Amino acid sequence: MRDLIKPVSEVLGPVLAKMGLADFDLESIIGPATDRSHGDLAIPCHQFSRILKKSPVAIAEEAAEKMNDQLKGIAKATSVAGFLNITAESRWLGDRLSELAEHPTYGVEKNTTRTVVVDYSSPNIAKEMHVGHLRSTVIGDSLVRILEFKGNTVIRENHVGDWGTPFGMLIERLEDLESEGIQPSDALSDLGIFYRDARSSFDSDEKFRERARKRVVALQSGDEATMARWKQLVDLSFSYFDEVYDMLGVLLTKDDVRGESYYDSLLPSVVERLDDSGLLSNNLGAEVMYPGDWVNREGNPLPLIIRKGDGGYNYATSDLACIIDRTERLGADDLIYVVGTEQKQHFQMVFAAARIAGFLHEKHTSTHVPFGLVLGSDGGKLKSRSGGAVRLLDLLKEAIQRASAAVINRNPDMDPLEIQSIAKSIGIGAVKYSDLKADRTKDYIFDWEKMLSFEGETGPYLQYAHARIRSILARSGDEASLEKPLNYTLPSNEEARLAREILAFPESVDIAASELAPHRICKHLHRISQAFGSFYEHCPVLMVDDSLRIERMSLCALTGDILQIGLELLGIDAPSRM
RNA sequence: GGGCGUGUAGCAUAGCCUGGAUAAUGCACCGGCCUCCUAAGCCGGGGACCGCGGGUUCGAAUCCUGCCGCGCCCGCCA
Repeated sequence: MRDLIKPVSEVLGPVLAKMGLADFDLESIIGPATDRSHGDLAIPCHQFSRILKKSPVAIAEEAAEKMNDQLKGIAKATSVAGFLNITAESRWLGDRLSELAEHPTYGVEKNTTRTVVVDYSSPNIAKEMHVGHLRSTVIGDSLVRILEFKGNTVIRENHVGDWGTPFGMLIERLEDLESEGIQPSDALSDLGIFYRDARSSFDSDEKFRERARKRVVALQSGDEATMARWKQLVDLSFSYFDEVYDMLGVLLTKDDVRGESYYDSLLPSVVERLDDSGLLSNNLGAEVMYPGDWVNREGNPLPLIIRKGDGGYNYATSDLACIIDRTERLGADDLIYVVGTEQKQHFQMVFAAARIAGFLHEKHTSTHVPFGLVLGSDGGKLKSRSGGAVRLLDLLKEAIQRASAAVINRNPDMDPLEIQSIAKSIGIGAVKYSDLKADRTKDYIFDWEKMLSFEGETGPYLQYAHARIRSILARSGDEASLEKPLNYTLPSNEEARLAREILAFPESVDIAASELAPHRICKHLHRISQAFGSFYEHCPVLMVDDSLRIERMSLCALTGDILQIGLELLGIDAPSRM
């Protein structure tokens, strides 16, 4: 209810001044009421007690009394237990609602117009996508949508692992399979098995290991046959990734891919620039930087290794090249990395190094957006190579299949194609919502039942609220009449509650954008859906007369639109039927 | 050992940055509601020393501090 703060403080300021309480920062003393039943805003008066030598109760009472005349048409002031409570009038709420309905983005201002690069998803070539990629992909995609909606120019970057020493063994494995008569497309049909077998040959077979080493050298030097093999690995992996992305419904495309291999050629120049600035020092033959006060286990300064003793490079160098590329080539202002918590210190060091080296200037921001682990039901980390890991593709398929069963159960006569489409929206929505709804820094336990249950605080609950709204509007037969703006009178508690939740939507988007926290939108959409659920049960829409019917239809349309937009910001579909 | 994060009803979480009232939500549990716009829903109920101890404050889940539990990081790996 932030819109109420301004008109209230205009009245509150002079009233407090008259009472002998000048020079208060009104913004900081007015807050939302803890309990909605007390009002929309609250000003605790206990802090004034000492100054005025009066009880908080008396102060709150006096202020409420003095404010009420001037607040007429806006809100009503009351006092309880030393709290000055402000409750918006329905008329004021209705006017704000009209404004919001007319606003092109429902009150969300496009007022942060920076160029933002969001680095997310980042699967590895020739390696299975697993639940860890789910989190980065889903969270990153939502952040892209939110930041874009706020007016930023957002560039998506999928930093895939398509380079480095593992490719020696992967290419050799591909060679071996082909000599056994197995086509590359079949060899890579199950990436989990392919990677595992390559790994085990590498670990157990000395000759294979030697071939892999030579192959890495050939790859680095651009050997034609090797590059062709590499390209096969990359292309076949991408077609697999695309299948996953398509099923997930994320914005990422092939154009967003910029792998390790792209930065590889830029690495020497990174070293050169650091060296020219005199930032490199030699540590046991390696070129290193000391970007901060980090120490290792022995208490010695922790170096950021720029070039290894053998002349090779580490991730840190590649990440620096990446920063240069994004700020200088793409013109990025803000760099966002949606990468697991375990890499926190790595990013801190890289960012610090980039600042020192002048790759990041004053105007740039660089933010690591960490997320917690996905745990198994035993509380242990869910690993991709441990054999029992859940393939992302299987997970998504099962989600859709379960949703499909539920849709058929409810709509036995529905067209199969529509069932399929709705089941996809619901199943994927359920998975995404469960990943987004909590503070992303926390770990969560992967639970099929919870993820796919369609009850409670879930994606389907929000989708259901939206579908009911569309259903009402479709039945009304006069959706066109909704075009004209009208006055909202909000006669019932349920309508006023719904109005309040709708009006608070822009604020939750703003918070989500500034905190890079999609769960703030999840929580708010759930509140809106709850308010709508209550409205739906208590306020008949189509069977009331004239003006009330129009008002309620309009309220439905507004709620539906906001749920749709909100879900879109999370990357979740909003089907019209369920 | 050092650094970072986390701890809130039986379970899963929100709130913590920016301190205010009976700590919010979902699952599970108990009791109501489908001749009426989709019951994937709605209404009501029980259930919490907000990890523990100090401190600051008129007031602490929230800020400071010390412990304890759990996790992650501290590679010439990626």
